[in-house]
Amino acid sequence: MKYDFQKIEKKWQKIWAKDNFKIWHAVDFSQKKRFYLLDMFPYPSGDGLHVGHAEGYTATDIYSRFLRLRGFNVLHPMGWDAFGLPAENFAIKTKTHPEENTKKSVARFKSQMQALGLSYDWQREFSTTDPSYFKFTQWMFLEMFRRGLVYEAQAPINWCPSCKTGLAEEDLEDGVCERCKSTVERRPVRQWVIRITAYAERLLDDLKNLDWPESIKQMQNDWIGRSQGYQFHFRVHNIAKHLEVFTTRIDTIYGATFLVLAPEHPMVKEITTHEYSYKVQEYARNVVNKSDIERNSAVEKTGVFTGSYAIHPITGIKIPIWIADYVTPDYATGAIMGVPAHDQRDFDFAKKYDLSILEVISLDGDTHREFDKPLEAKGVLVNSGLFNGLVCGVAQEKIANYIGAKPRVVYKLKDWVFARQRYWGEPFPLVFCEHCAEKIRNQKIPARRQAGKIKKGEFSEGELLNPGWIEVPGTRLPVTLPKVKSYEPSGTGESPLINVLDWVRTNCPKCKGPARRETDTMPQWAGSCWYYLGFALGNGRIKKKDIRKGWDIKCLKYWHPVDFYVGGVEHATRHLIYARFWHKFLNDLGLVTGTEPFKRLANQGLILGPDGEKMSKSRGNVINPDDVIKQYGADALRLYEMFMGPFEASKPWDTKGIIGVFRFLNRVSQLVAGNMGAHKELFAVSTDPSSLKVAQKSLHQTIKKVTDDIVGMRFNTAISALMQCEGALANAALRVSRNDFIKLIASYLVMLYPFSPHLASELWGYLGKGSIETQLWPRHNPRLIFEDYVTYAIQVNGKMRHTIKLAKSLGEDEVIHQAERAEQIGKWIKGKAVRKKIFVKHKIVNFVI
RNA sequence: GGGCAGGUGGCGGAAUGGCAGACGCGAUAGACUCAAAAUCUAUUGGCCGCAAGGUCGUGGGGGUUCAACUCCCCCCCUGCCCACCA
Repeated sequence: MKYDFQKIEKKWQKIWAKDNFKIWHAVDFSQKKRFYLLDMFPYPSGDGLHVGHAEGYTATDIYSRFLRLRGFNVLHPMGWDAFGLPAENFAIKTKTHPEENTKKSVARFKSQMQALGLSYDWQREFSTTDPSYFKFTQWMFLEMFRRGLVYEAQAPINWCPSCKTGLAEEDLEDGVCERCKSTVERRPVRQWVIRITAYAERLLDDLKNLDWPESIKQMQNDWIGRSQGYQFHFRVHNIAKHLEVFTTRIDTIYGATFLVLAPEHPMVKEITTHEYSYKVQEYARNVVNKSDIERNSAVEKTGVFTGSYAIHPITGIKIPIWIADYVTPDYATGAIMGVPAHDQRDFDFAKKYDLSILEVISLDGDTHREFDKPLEAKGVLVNSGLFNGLVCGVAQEKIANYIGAKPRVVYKLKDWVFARQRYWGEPFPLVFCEHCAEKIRNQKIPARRQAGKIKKGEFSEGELLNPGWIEVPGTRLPVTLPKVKSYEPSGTGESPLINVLDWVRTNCPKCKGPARRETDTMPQWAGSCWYYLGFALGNGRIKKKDIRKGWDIKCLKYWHPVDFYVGGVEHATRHLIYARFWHKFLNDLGLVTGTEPFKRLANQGLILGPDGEKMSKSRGNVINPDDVIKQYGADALRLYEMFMGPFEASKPWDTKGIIGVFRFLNRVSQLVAGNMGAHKELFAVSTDPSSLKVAQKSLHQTIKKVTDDIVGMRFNTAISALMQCEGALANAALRVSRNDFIKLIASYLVMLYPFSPHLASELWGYLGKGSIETQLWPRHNPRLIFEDYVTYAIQVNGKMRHTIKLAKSLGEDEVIHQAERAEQIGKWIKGKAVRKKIFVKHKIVNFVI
């Protein structure tokens, strides 16, 4: 009996595809228990699906099919995160519209997914580039805008002087332009920024209750980076100005022997004395032009003196004010007090520029005259006047009170630069109106606190905050992209849209006067912030013209939350923070249920090339799933990817390894098709009750193991159990009656079905009853697994010397007695004093001599 | 520099205090075959031994325990993420 996987897989894929894959459609408001199982949707690249995609998608497919057999109403959707740079760059190269190549890539991805037998609810498929979808993205942006969560800022971007364009971080390769290899400069460009930091505290706090891998939670925790400290100021000598600094170690204040400002600090100019101004300006210009990568990889700290001094708030001593690139402008106040005795960075800086170093904290209360590295800031205060002898923690509060420092919490998380100077993204629903800008500036209209309905002539909080920028009303969404002739960047750092004059020129929705559209577009992250809600709504609702009518809160409530979310770890600190923020914002507006979108999260490990290196075209170690399917079939590919190792571990592809699971599928096929098909007369020639018992025991042990393993995402050991069980069933095949064999095989095939659905469906046909999808997942019967006998390991001094099989019912004394009597043990303990006998029920006896 | 995850046969891995190496690949031998492939059967951590059996063995060193791949301390190595965050 040949295992004709090509024929079988084609056949079942065709059957499943009926009525737009109706068999996998989730049902809104069904009485069944609901389960929302989501894959991170892909960016449909021109290269097609790779084996890494297949890994995650197979795992969730197994889980989905498993849950359906357990009676759940499963929502398992798929869609496309299709805005993005690769499509735009490809469009520039081929002079075609990005929409065209996106469509092609989507079609390819979809057919590859279907060739893998993935059971998605295709009825809910959409792309983030669909105007019907992104009108909601624009609407949500507007909601943020009108609540003052969006502001304009000059943010530095990476600028390629040769391509004359701004580049995203993703376009950089080690600080160099990916396309022309020229060194990237920093340039300040006007950008839209979302005040995500307003949610920092909640993003941090709510992390605790999520069923996510600890490592991801840790990454987010560090990314948000909460620091608690104090803020206070130093007066500047001879100038009526003061400088705010932030520190988490105010107890080291006596050790502050200099101040350092970021070169970008707004007060640098006023503070710098005439004598030093040339050097300071030159230095600052130099630093600002450096890219982040250059600045961060600087081996040695550099800086220059401003010529000014600050007055120490307690001692009144004059300390020099420097600027240096190791202080970052956008964290806390952008100015620090240098405590070189207790901080590595300040120490390095002080050593280099010969600044004084004063020890102020000491473990033992003594002071150490010489030290060649900073001292640990632990213990009691020394050289600290009034506060000498106090323990650090106590001193912090006292000093803060003494100088009137305010407690402050600072986050590393930065506001979200939410704009790209590119074509292929969601247009902003904003226009700029000079007339309205004037009006706002002149009338000094106070900002509205409430974001309620805005009356004619009034402005929203966002409009007041960003004078001249006027919202495109929700009823006029979506703002769609115009067709353009060239996708080349403008050359002035703006999006290609700036050249499409009939699109840019428009009328102000407020005053009807002339206005121009925003020509930046949203970053790729925008569309993925709420797509899980899009799937929950379904296309019927999304496609409604009226946004409010499409936004069915009851339906969102039914499908909330995503019970299980599976995808790559690379999204730990971007997509997964943005989406959490977005959900919290929608929740604040009462538009969604719950404060967290994703209840449980798992990350698949990377699949490496056969050489153990990351797969890449340049290395030539890429495995193409299409080739594997052609040679071994989708069922074998699925099974192999799950069998390779733990789901979350990265593991190398072994070209030969797939043969093992391929052979296994052949054996299963042979077992069922061979026995049920050709040789019916062979059954029950000589039935043997003990064979049935052995087979049942193996089957039920396997049911228990496979069930537990799927829930715990341990697919590799589940498959191993299925392999062993196949052997047991094959042994029993001709020693049990036809009826008993059918019963055994039926349960077995149901278990195989989530892993290798095509073959399991096909073989189900031999049993002659209905479709496998309508079966219930088997339950193990504990009585069939129960063993009367158990094998004890007998140890002497912890070393295994012998095993004996004994009745499970035997008590401790009897087991020990039997163990002592055994010949192989006798020779070890004879004539020795047995000091202790350890007995572990059903496991082990250990004699300590 | 910091954080996290790891280190077990020739290879992927299993076992999370109780018989280390399940399952699979590969290898060796045999069966089938004119032959090969495929398939099937047996063996397969190292060393000693004809065997029974013994002995060593989970990156290295120490510790806890009757018992450690598993728990604790120190060190080494690999991968990933973050990186001058005051």
